[in-house]
Amino acid sequence: MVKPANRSYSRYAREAATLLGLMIRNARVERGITVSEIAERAGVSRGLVHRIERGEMTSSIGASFEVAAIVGLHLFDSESPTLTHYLRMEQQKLALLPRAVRTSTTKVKDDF
Amino acid sequence: MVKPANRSYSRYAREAATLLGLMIRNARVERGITVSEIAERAGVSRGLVHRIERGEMTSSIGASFEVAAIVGLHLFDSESPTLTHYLRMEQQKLALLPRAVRTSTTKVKDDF
DNA sequence: TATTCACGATCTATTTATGGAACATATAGA
DNA sequence: TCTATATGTTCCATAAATAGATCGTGAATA
Repeated sequence: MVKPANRSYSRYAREAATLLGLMIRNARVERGITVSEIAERAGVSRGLVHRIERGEMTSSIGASFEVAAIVGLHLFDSESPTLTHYLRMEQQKLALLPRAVRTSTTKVKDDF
Repeated sequence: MVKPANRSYSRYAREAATLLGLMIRNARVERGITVSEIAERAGVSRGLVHRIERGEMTSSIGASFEVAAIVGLHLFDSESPTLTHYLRMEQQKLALLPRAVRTSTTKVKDDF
C-alpha cells in the first residue's frame, strides 16, 4: 500500500514555483497571447497552463518548461553562454568524480 | 476519452530540465549527500530523485524544487535580492494590467 | 576475496495529475 | 444592452507519475 502522500513543501520550493508561474504569466500577457493559445502550442490543456501560472506544485517539469519556452522565457537557455558553459562544466565535473564519494559522505552533517 | 499523450518537448524544455538535473546532482555530490538521504528529506522515493537528476520531463515541479532546495540550490531564492525584487515587480505589473489585454491580442502574430 | 554501500534500472499496485467538459465572471466592443 | 472572448473554477474518468520492492553493478575497505 502506498502512503497517501499529503505532501508538504519548503518555503523555497513554493516560492520558486510561484515565481516561475508569475514570470510565465507576465511574459504571456506582455506578448498578448491567450492561455488557450499557449495550451494548444504546448499540447496541454488550458487548465494545466492555468495551474502552471498559479505556481501549483503538481504540474510536471516538462509541461512547465515547455510553456515557459513558448512564452519566450529562457531561464536555462542554450542561447545563454553562461549557462551553456555551466552545463559543460557540470558534465565534466561529474565525469571526473567517482560515482560515490565515500570519504566525504560520512563527514558531512546537517550543516546547511 | 483522453488522448494517450505521447508528448514531445522542445529542445529548450529538454535542455532546461537536463541542466536543472545536473545542477542538482552536482550540488549533491559536492556536499557528499546520498540520493537516499535526499529522498528521505524530501519525502519522495529514491527512484524519483534519480529521475529528477536525470532531467526526466515527468517529475513534478514540487518534487524537483524541493530536492533543489535540499541540496542547497537556490535558483529562485528569496535570499536573492534580484529575484525577490523581480517577484514584487511581477505581481505589481500583473495587478496593473486588466485580466485580458484585448487590443494587443488580435495584433500579435507568430513573430517569435 | 568478501563485505558494505551507493547508484542504476525494472516491475507492479496505487496514488495522482491531467484532459475535457461544463459553468461563471469579467472585459471590450458593436 | 447584447455579443464575443478570455479567464477562472469545479467535476470526473483515465492516463500517467510515484512508491516500494527487487536485482544488478561498481567502488572502497577490511
